Amino acid sequence: MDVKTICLGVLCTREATGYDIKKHFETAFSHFFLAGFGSIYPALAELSDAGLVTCEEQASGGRPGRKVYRATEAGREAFLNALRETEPRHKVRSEFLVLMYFAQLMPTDRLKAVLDQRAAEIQDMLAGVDQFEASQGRAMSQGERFVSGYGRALLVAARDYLDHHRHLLEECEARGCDDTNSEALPASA
Amino acid sequence: MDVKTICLGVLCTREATGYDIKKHFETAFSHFFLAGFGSIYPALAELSDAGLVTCEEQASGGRPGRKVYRATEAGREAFLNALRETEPRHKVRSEFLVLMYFAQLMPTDRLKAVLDQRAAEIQDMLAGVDQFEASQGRAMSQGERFVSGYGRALLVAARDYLDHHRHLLEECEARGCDDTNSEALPASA
DNA sequence: ATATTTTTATATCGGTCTGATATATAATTT
DNA sequence: AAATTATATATCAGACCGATATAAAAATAT
Repeated sequence: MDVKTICLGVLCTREATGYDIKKHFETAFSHFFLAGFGSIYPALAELSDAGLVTCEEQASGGRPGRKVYRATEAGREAFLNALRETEPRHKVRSEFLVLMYFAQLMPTDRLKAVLDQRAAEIQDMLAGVDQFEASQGRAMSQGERFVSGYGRALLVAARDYLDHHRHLLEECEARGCDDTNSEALPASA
Repeated sequence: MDVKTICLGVLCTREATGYDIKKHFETAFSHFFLAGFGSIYPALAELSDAGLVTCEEQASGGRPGRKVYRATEAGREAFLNALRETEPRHKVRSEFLVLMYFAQLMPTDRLKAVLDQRAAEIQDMLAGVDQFEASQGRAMSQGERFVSGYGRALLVAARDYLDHHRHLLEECEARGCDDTNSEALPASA
């Protein structure tokens, strides 16, 4: 299930430009799947070449014009097929947790700053989920409701875990975390 | 913070072969950062070229021999620097949630199968976290404890959310989904 | 009115990562 | 003795990410 297929899925529910699809990733999918223009535009070109979507271009001078894409019947079939056949994966790649894993090698100031920043990001994403639900109101599909609820539940769990356990890293006197941060600790043998 | 830097980090705590590092990703980092041989071996070669690690090769006939890597003093410095300067990201890419988003377009059998499979994966990962903690015992660093606890908390939250909310998707037949069934009864007259 | 900023909109590119594949020995199990 | 699993390195096409370039239209500020 690549970005191309997901673009096709979005185009099965609405007509859209590449820009619109990017917005969709940032709102509806924000907490579980992001894609950039560098993935979306090539994907749309390939879908168009394969006849799975149509492209209506509104020429405007010499510039590349606004392009509105729509799924074709073949495109709808292909997407339903993908839904049936894809082995769904679920991957997390967290540089944040890598840093926490190596917390003992970080100055305490830095550690606190990283934890604060992560807490703020989680709060922002929670606000984003709430805002998305509010903007959709009653018009949300079951799928949308389910994934929004999932996002909220996991974000709340992450927030709570950080709140309740960050002190374990910050108050570490036990190990080589002899901070007060002397840059000049030589490798004395 | 790329795979190369994380390999360097692992090599700051122990000597290891590429194969050992892969194992480390699969045990200690399993729920938040995975990397394959296709990332690890080129990374080690580059670290070696840059003088951040040493490589002791045990030649064995014509075949590529076992190679034990160790961080150099320059490597340690570079890693501490990376810990101080990296803006840590945290990314989720879930094809599973994409499928749930489009649940209405899937046959009910298929939907149930996907949910069951995801539940099983979560259970397996929880077992993996428990097993890792058991294998480390008292020797775990604060960082390891923190990230394991984080993993467990989030996996439990995901499991509970699925248990409590999957019926919202399943009780809604793929095509004839009139959302008259809700928490509250529509009409008991 | 005019200048500035934000939003809308497409596009490319180098570098990184993924997943599949190939190869081969050592250790363990059947 | 055979089969299987674990150890171990390596490559490569294709997918993806982040940065960058470009520019009109709309909204906001002065």
